[in-house]
Amino acid sequence: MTTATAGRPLTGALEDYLETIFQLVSDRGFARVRDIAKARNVRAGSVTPALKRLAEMGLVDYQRREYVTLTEEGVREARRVFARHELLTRFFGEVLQMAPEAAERDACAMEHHLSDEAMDRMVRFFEYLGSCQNTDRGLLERFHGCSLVHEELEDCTGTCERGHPRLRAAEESRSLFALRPGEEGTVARVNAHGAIRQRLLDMGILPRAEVVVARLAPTGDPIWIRIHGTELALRRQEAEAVLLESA
Amino acid sequence: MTTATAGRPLTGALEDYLETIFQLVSDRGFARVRDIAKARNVRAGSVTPALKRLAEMGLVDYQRREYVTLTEEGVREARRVFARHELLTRFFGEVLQMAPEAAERDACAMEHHLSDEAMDRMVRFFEYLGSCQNTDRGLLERFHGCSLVHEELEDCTGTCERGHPRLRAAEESRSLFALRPGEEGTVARVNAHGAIRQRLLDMGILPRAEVVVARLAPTGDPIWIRIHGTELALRRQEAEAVLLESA
DNA sequence: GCGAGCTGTTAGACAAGACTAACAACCGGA
DNA sequence: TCCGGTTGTTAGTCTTGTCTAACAGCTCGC
Repeated sequence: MTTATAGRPLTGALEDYLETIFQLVSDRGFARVRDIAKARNVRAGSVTPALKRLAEMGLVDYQRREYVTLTEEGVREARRVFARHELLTRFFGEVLQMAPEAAERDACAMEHHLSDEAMDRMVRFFEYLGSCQNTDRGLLERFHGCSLVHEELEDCTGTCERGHPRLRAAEESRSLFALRPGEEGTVARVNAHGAIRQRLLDMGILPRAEVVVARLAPTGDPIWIRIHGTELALRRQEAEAVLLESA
Repeated sequence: MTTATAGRPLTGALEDYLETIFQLVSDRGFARVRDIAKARNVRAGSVTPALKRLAEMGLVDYQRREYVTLTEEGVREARRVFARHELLTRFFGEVLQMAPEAAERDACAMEHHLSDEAMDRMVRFFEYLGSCQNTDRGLLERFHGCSLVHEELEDCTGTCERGHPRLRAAEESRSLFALRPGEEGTVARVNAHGAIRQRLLDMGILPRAEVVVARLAPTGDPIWIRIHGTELALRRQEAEAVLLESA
């Protein structure tokens, strides 16, 4: 997978060091231990041993007390990591509409784990968005403008642009709360925001997940469902937010 | 971020243990050290200390030599990780059309790094795909059928389904190779497959990246470009594969 | 030309997470 | 009942990656 320079493979942390050095060198022309430490938010004492390891692998030229530079191989490797970083940043930012800093942060965390294949496929997605302009120009715009991207929009009626059919309003689809014990359904969307939404997602209530109502409390308030073969209790407020596919 | 059960945060490896136990218990009703070791592809000797750490955090009930079970808190945490796993698997599989095993593998690697926000946004994307059926039903089908998803398709003329306008054929857009020193362009797509494509992507030649031709070898074969402020040499074959936006 | 202060290096500690090898506990069969 | 095989635990080792604290080198100002 990676170019496997010398025995041991490149770890995530070392990839970060490489990337940092690459950035520093291309931004200001040189990389000192201190800058690297600052950029990576580590102490200087942690940088030296990392540089030694990188030097051992032939990825950096490291002479005690001098500016650090990347070898040819090191540049190649850094560029590789950086490409993933960029791709993910763009995905989080442009597709998922996350704020730049959040997109950066997440890209940073995931860049070390994106396989070649996933990268390839993701690029194809961008290529598609760019190429099939006549049909799908506006695909992302529709998604961003209409769909559930904005916290404030309770549901999508009324604000969809470009005259495309509106999202089904909440009342058109049953909520999980309407099911009776034994009945099942498929989650269409989670009509809640903030903490409640996150809690539902964290429980595995995702679009297309299949749920069965197992039993109800007498009052109907805690409602037990089975999802992926395990049982789960939902409060009424939560169950009402889970909208099912109408089929 | 995480529920921060007891002092130390939950690491990626511990999340994996939790998830594994959760799966084992819901699949076959119990989890033994041996099963956990096998599932995680680790030796039994590594499992015990992990269980102790999880027990310390109040996430598992661990009695020496007995079946392992999750505490309520542990189930919550495991479900949370598992939801990310599922979401990513679906994204890689259904959206990016990766093979199930590859989707699983990548989901596994990234699930520990998906922020709440990115998860939320990704779910919105699925909700959108499911909800705006009338307009965008077929969005993914178009992407999958037409676009550059299939290795074999050189470019998309002729095979696009549903009568939507065809992708611009290669000859309609300039390739990077056609530029002269000093000229610049924006990458539209990388018209190559396999190793060459991957190498170009690894160098940061991604859709929408801006490139400037810096200089050419006399023969024109190595061609030096600047991208993100650093210089890069491309072979002719590579440069020809980089198609630019026509604007 | 000499000391103060900024840099960088080193050594020692620590935690996570894995491994191996030795040991302990259990269980079933002869 | 005892003996062998399976399973689990423990102890010791290793690597990665971080920290702190002590130390070394350079440079600039006086």
